[in-house]
Amino acid sequence: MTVQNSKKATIYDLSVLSGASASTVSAVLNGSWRKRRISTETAERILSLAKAQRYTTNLQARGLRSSKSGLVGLLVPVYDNRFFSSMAQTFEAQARLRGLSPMVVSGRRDPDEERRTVETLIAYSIDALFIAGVTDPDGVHQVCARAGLPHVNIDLPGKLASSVISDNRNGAEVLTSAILRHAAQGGALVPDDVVLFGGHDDHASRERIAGFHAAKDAFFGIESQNDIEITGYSPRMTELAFERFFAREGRLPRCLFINSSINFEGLLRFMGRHDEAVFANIVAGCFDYDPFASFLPFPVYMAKPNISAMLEKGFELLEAAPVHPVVTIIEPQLIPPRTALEGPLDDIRDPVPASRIPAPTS
Amino acid sequence: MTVQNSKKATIYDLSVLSGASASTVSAVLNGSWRKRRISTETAERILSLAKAQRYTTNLQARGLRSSKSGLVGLLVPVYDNRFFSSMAQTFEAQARLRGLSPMVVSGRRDPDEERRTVETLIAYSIDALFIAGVTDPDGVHQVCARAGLPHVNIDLPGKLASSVISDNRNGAEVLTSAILRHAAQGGALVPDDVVLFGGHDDHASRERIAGFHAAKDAFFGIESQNDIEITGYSPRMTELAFERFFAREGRLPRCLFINSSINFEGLLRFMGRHDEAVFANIVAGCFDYDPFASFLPFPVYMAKPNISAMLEKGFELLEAAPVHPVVTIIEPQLIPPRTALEGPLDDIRDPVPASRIPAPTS
DNA sequence: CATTTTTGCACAATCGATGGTGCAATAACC
DNA sequence: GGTTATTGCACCATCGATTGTGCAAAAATG
Repeated sequence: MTVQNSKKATIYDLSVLSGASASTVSAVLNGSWRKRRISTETAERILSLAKAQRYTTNLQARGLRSSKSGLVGLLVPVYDNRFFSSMAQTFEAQARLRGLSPMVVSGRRDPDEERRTVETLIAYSIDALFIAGVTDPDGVHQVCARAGLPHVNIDLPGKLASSVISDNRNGAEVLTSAILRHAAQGGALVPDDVVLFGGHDDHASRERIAGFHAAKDAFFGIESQNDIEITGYSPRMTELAFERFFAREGRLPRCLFINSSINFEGLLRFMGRHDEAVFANIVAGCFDYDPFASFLPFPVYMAKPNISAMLEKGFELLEAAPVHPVVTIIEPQLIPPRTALEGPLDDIRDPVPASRIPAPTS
Repeated sequence: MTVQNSKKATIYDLSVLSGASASTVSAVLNGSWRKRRISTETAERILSLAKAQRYTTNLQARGLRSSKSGLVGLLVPVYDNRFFSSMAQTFEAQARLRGLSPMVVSGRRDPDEERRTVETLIAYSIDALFIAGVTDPDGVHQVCARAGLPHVNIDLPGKLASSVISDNRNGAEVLTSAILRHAAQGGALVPDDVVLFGGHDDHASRERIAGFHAAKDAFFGIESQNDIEITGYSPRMTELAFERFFAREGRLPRCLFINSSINFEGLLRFMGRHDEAVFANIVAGCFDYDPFASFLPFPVYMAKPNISAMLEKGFELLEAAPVHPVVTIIEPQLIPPRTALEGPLDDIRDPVPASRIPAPTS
């Protein structure tokens, strides 16, 4: 039954109610009161008053005054795949652990949109930005640099800012070896049976292609070629690439390296248009992890980037603020087929019902 | 080669540079200048100056003054499944269309965390909140109500605030009919072959259970019972429910209704521990859509909530601000097995490479 | 030409918090 | 008991925008 009239309480309200000045109230509420030699009595009085009045700090006002905001941004291309949504989830948890408020936005792989989006974040005075999966890292970097905004690249190489990236080269090599070994059990392979789909002219793709070739060349003992179908990060283009291949060869390659889960969705579309028999004998490797993909009707190996380690390292880099850009490489994890890993979902505590519940009386 | 010293330009800087007063500059920059009878000349002069100086509005200052922020929140339980991540993606697009900045946060199905998270959003003076998939809608509602924050429930029923929900009842009925029909092709079914896994004591689950029973009862002509395995929204609990069932019956039910993709992940974990033969003869229905799930080794029917329509309606409700809470019901879509729908990913314009690219010279 | 109207803008208060500075009252000290 | 230190807090400028109000100068009107 505390006093509760519609509007939100401010430090001035508490100031009047407590008889203390606004600056005293402010100091008490933001924790700087010891430094300001406010007596414990006064502090406690104000704190209990604040609780009674349900005071909460107006973060826009604080942010304006201190030219900070407590916001950290994460820029991703899109949310709706397991890699980036899982990154968003982990990012949120890690940001909150550090007392920051996460703000996740997508740039949709459009350089203009990426820049505009970041500019909006800057207009809200965000304190730092994590940049993941953008088309134009340097453009974004410039926007950040102009605003003096600390930022790190995640899973992107950066000459201009520090970066944390997956070991695409080695991860792809390990992944390729795994699918080659698996496929070889089904009969002798030839180089033409092993094809990479997806990717782009970006650092990650180039590294993955290099790893793919390294493993393949080692396996066959020759230098392979004409085995890369570039599609960009587009399900549609990937689907078309599969259709082209299929029209040309009358079958899929026995051994598929798929550059990312987004490209994998292109394969799904292809699957939707073709008989299951087409996929009876293939083995796939995908650089990304999706639990449902792991249980498809053919063996799917995946390389799961260590998102949590990448973000953790990203926060460290922001705190350390090295003078020169630093690149940190983090190993992805090879996930064998039919594996459902635990994830952020498992941390949530969902009440476990004691018993079955009846259906409603319709 | 415009003047560009490190710090950000403010209206005062532009005021000095332009010879106009700060209020004039402000009016020009926020578009209210016609109303304030600023001459077009002056406006243009200031606008070009602003461009040259790369002026951007400090949104914290604006927000403080106008006690708005341009932020809209979306509260989800978790991001990392296709339903909520797709919702986040759609939400972001729709918010931006309306000139708002989306802020997506997760409450992790913890009533306390939900409230705290919303309080943080309120502290940033968000303008409106979309509430999706929370455990304690009424608790969140109270927090919003106290702050005078407009809000709508998405896919949640609400007596206290307006809601947009999927037609869980009918969607489940249609979904159940579909899997029954499919499974019946594999031989005569008995009621015990048809079981629902997942869910909770919440509105959506109750409705889905009702729809499930309606379809099942109509199919068999009797009232069925003992066919619901409640697990909460937890992969772990769902896995255990499958293990229990399997230990008891020595097989899975031929016809599975899975309450959500989160519960489906529980089935995946079960799958990881059992031979493929266990799944040879089953048909699944899942209330949620995930493209990868659609291509599992057994037929999977899905009911895809119409996220975009729900959010659209949510924005309408916020604008209309009806005096009494309104509930809008939106039909989900039945998705047959082996279907890879297009999604937000397809809107992004990813440059299509002209040709194959070479691997890097390692 | 005198008066009213309109145009074009400047002034100043304000949003809610922060933090440097100053100043009484009390305590400590010789 | 007089002087210096310390304690405890209030005052006030400030962050960058918004907006109600006021007032000259120019234009319109009779």
